[in-house]
Amino acid sequence: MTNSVQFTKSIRAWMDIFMHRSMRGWGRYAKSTGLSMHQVSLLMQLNYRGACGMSEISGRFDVTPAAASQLVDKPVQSGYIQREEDPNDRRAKLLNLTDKGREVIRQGIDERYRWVDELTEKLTEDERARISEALDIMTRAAQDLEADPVQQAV
Amino acid sequence: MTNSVQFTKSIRAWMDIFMHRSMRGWGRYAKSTGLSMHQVSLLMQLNYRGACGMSEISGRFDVTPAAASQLVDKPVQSGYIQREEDPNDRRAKLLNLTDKGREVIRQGIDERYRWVDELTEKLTEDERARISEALDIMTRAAQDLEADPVQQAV
DNA sequence: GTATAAATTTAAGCCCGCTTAACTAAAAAG
DNA sequence: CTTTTTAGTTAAGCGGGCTTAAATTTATAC
Repeated sequence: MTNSVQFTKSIRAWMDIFMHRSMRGWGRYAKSTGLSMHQVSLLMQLNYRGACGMSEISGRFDVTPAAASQLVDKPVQSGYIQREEDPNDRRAKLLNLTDKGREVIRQGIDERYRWVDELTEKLTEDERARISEALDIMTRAAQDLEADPVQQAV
Repeated sequence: MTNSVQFTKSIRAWMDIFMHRSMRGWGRYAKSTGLSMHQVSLLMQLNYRGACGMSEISGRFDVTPAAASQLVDKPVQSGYIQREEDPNDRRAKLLNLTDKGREVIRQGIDERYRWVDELTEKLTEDERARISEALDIMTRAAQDLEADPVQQAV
């Protein structure tokens, strides 16, 4: 039982410092791109989940098609996203990251990881090995949890 | 070297799933309070850093005094914050959380930790012990890093 | 004590992101 | 082939959050 309490304390301490630091970095990065939070998220989604149409965006962000259209406008004008006709359905559009868009995302990811890279340098080989093992256990547990048909509270 | 690469992979995998999950929870919570992100942050700050005046808020959030005044209005009207005269300087105001404010913050913190509590249940005693140790190492390293006079890039 | 500075609020205006409503164009249905 | 449905855009309007400017009250300086 003491073990469980200790675990809770440890993970909460880590969460606090990690979240604080991550949010700071994310905010700075979003501001540096000149895009809104949502627009940066949009680029991220295109990067991780691949090209898609407007209605898909509208659904993912839970906004009206009109809002989605406007959301996409600026990144298109700034050259981060290419909006072209879907050859299979000429009503629809296909959104793709441009090279410039991919580059700005890469920078965001780098910024996000830079801090932990600095952290890595502070650790010994042995510490890294043990932390690596521990994180893998947690990642696996987290994935299990996501996959579970969790009974949601009312 | 292989060790370092493995470490990087592990921590990034964990970061990805952890951040994703945390942001979802935070967004839902903020929405449930009926306050804006900034207003929730304001309550959090009052909770963690204690009572303060308007100019302090203005500084922390990097907005004009006018904006700070407006930021505080809604949480005051909703009964989360008490705005009273500073007895030492009758020009100034003192912002304090009300019981209701503290309660809503407590719920936010609970929500934030609920997921990792579920995670905890998926682990064995031995796994918890090892993870706890690993996280403590990282937390300490992170604190060192924060304390360092890091040379900022131009 | 009078003048100046500081803490805060109020008002007016701007920008942004969202919504609804009206519109265009293409696909699907009949 | 006409009608209906689907994908997306444009325009107008609303609300939120910020800013500057002006006003109010209290402390500080001389």
